[in-house]
Amino acid sequence: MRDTFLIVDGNSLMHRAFHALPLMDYNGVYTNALHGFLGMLLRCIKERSPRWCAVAFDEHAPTFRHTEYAEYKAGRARTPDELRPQFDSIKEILTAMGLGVLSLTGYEADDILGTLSTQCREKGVDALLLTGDRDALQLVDDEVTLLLTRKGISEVEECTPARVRELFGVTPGQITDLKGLMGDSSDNIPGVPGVGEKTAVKLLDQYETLENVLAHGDEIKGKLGEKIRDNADKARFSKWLATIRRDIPLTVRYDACEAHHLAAGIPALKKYGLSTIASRIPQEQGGDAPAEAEENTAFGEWRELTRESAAALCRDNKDIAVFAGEEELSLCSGETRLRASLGGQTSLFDAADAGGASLRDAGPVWRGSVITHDGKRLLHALAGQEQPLPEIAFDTMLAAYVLNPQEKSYHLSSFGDADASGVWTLWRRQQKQMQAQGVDRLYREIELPLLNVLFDMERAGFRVDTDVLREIGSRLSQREDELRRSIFERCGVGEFNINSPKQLGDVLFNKLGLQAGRKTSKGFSTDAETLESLRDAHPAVGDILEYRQVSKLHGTYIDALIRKVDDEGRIHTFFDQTGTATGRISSAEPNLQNIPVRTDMGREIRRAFVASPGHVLIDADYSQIELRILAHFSGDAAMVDAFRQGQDIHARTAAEVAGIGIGDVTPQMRSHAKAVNFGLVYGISDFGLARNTGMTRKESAAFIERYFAAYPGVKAFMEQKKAEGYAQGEVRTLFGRVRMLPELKSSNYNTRAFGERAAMNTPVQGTAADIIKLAMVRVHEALKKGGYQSKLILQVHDELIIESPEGEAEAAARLLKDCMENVCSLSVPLVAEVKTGHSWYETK
DNA sequence: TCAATCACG
DNA sequence: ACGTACGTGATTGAG
Repeated sequence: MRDTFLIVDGNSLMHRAFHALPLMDYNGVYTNALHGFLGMLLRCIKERSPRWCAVAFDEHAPTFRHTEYAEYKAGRARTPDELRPQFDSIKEILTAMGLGVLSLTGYEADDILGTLSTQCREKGVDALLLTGDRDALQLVDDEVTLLLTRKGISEVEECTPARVRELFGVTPGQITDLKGLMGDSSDNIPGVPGVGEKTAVKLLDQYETLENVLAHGDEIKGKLGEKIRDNADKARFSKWLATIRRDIPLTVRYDACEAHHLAAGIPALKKYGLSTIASRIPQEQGGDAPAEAEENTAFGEWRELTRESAAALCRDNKDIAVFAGEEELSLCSGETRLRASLGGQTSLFDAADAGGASLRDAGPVWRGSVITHDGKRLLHALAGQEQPLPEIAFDTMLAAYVLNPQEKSYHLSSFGDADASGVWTLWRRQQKQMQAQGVDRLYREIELPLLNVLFDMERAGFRVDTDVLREIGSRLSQREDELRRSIFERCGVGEFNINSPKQLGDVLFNKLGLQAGRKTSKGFSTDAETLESLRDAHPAVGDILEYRQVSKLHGTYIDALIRKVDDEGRIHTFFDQTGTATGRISSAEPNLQNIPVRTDMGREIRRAFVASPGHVLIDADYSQIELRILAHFSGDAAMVDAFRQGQDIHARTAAEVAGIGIGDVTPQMRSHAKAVNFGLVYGISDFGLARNTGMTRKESAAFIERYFAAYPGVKAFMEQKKAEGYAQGEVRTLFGRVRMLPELKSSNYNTRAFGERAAMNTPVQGTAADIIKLAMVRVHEALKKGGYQSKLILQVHDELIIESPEGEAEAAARLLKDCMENVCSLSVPLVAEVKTGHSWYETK
């Protein structure tokens, strides 16, 4: 077998990584490009196992010479200040890893790719090029393969000569001729004016090369021939610009590029806070691997997945990893790996009929349990078939989430190979990691069982009466028209797009001369808060506010929702179990966790969310769960007392702060106290409180001071969480869910202040999330055990909804309340308020 | 693709 | 002196 040399365009990938990832820093040093680049590089090395690897960088000539070439280069954007230092870091890390770092004064990275891949060919070595720059496609041939990044850097596409032909309609060798004719605006290459892709391909089809086209210029008729003859020099120059050099004076020491001692770079990685990356380097390489090195499975060759091979695998092994990728299905247990192409079928089950493999072939697996990555998705793919569903014994996506709830993506490809052996490897590693992190119980007792609960909820869906939606929709449309007319009339400056903050701001603040408030990056803010303050300044403002509200309801909750209703009249949301930093679940497509309730008009929409005929909805929500958790954590005597006595917590707070009896609290005082209670959980500031209550900043500051005097335990809790965040770099919930707080290491005040607020908020919000998740697992289990037909159908952070046959609704309601209130024992009671009705509107 | 806005807890 | 609540998702306009 021939050896492979992986040659990477460092400039291209660093730029792409930098723009694809949000700015991250470690001790004030930016590392986002390092993260992205190294993640991609390691994945590539792992998948392709090259013997050598080198990374090429641009190195511009120090003196500026005014040449056409330099002029063309000047058209390119400068390197951002946050990125430039990362180039030094990456070279240091790569060198430490024993990989080649190549640059040559006066040449660019792609010239190095071109030259080195040509040298490889002469030595009988396969070259594998990794870049984000499509220009490199011209280098592709049978011995030079190109991996082109897509979607930022998250995916790579393997480009063969056939693929190039598909993309451009010409051979790789003709790409420079193509560019010579048609130019390339993104690279400042002019080409021949008036010649586009179609024409250029046709010409090359006939004449093969640019030179030949020019030589036969007078055969070409009409305007086109004239253009070509007139611009022959421009065309030659364009081709030259587009051509990557393959003959620069480059000497590469192969022994300084060997990709087998990556672990030597681990200290350098840690220096930049890249321990996640470091943990992905297989440590057993090299002689002096540390003691904690993990034994990685040595996988065998892939074999064909058939009904027989799958059955044998399952007969002989207990633990089976399974992964259904976009194009293939794979199984893995120990060293054995089976895979089959899905033959381009959308349904995994139809694939067999088309000659590909299918999940049917893995049938024996479903009798047992499987190890998955995103098992909920797999269950959906299998659901509705005659076969029983497998039990999910371990899910690597959920394990990754409890290990770090802030990964950018939980796609399998972010963690290694995107097949069943990648799942296997992850599984082996995560078991130990979760124990070491103390999150294994959270995973085992909450997240993993919850996967099945959420699966059932997604399948069940929520019945929606589209007639009701349509009725509300037509009323909203009508009102929208009225308001639009009225706004144009009252503004008297002609028609404009009310939905465009830019146009609206122009009308209000320039044309009508209203007093502008806050500014956004683009112009004047036109948000509801600003407009509210201008309500009396102009008669159109009130209409605009109402228009905003009406069009929001219409656009977001009527049309969009109707489109999501299935044949059975039900809406199926997707619950994202790995979406939030705090442990909450989120809901999407559609989001059923933000259906309106705060305004009368919006609340009407809940009339459309109904129970099936013969059923009712049971809605239970936790009363003040976050404040109760705060009381529990802080142990504050007054707050604990308030909850134990079942008092109105906001009224009690107002009384404590004012030093009066709870009976003497005015609604205004209670409302301010309520705002502080909320604000507290978020990590309060006098400014934020003032903005939310209409108090002055001074009043707010005084209020907060009195608040902390009344609840000293709460103050101490907040201080403790901040200190803990700084000391440990993380905070945890009651159930041990962890959130890392790298923001606290920032030198930027705002970033750090944000980290502090997260340190105070996450234990509270996250514990509430843990509690309701555990309650969901218990409710689900209790309903099943009791033989109920009632089903959980929705969770909205502190609220659970069950759809229940009328006959068992009372019992189900009791069960729901009991499960929620007794899910764990805090120093204050947990209280769930239950209501029943035929629509969601009625349960409020 | 990003920013502004606004719906929810 | 500094800029401000925590956590989400969908829609829209504009580059």
